Amino acid sequence: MSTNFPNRPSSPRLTRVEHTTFRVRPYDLAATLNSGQAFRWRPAGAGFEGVVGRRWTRLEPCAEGIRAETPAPVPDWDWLATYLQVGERLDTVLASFPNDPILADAVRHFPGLRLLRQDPWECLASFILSATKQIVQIRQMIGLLCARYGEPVPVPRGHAPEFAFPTAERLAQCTEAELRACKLGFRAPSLRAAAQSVAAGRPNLATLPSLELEEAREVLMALRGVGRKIADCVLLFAYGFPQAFPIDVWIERVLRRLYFPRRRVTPSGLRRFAGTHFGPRAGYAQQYLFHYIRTVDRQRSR
DNA sequence: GTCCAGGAGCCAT
DNA sequence: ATGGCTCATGGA
Repeated sequence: MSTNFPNRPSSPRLTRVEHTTFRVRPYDLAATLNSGQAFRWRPAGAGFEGVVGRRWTRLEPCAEGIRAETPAPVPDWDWLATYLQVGERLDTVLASFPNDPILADAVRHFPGLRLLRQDPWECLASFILSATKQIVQIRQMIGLLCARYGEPVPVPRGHAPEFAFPTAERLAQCTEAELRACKLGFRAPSLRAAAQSVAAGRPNLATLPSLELEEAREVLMALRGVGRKIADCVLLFAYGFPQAFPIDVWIERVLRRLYFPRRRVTPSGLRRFAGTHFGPRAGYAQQYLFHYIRTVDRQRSR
């Protein structure tokens, strides 16, 4: 990774923007940012704009890998390297997959699709909102929450205001009506309760990495509105538990129609299959299958 | 108008 | 254990 500080104090468009280039390949930025694991990225020019933690960030594919910029001084880029998981050896991940023509086809379509490593609270809150919602609507709910209850973050000169994801402490102060006004519907009480619990340190989200997968899952599922699926999303997308395998309606569709056509399999049967068939990095396989069924094979599958 | 969305919780079998 | 119902809201 090489870091450059722009020597152009009179930049016409941006002021005090810092940038860097991550040497990482392959990395399919579009597939990664659009595969339903994060909800705050939007296309802009040849790249994407979004907020990571308290930093507005712009990402763009380049020959070396990914070019990134942020409009404020940064002591280092570890926060973004971790978020993007640029140190992940994708060849090692793929080598752990079973010899499986379905999964192989998914990988062939998106050879640079990766898992992010997100902030636990933002990830937990986002997926509490995800219940029976389309991704575009999840983005809308989160957008409203950020604009109303998130702290403003530095943006380039002339750029519209951007906001951090609201903290658990801030959302804990919201009334249910205020949250419903962000179009949360029946998810409002769940988010409010989770915010109050997390703000009070029950649970302390920082302690979950020291737990085993099953223990961490139990902790998350103790929160109202957090079942097996949402817990597994947080365990995979925020904590990086490699065996967490969220099964939503799309993954269930993949498993039933492509892996078990003309056979009756119970939900627990599907979980057992997924837990053994896809190997030690099953969560990664899940992400390939999810994006594959939602893009390449969408019409045929629904 | 009808069906469905990165579900969860509750209740009746 | 399993199946059905309800919870909001808006896209397709």
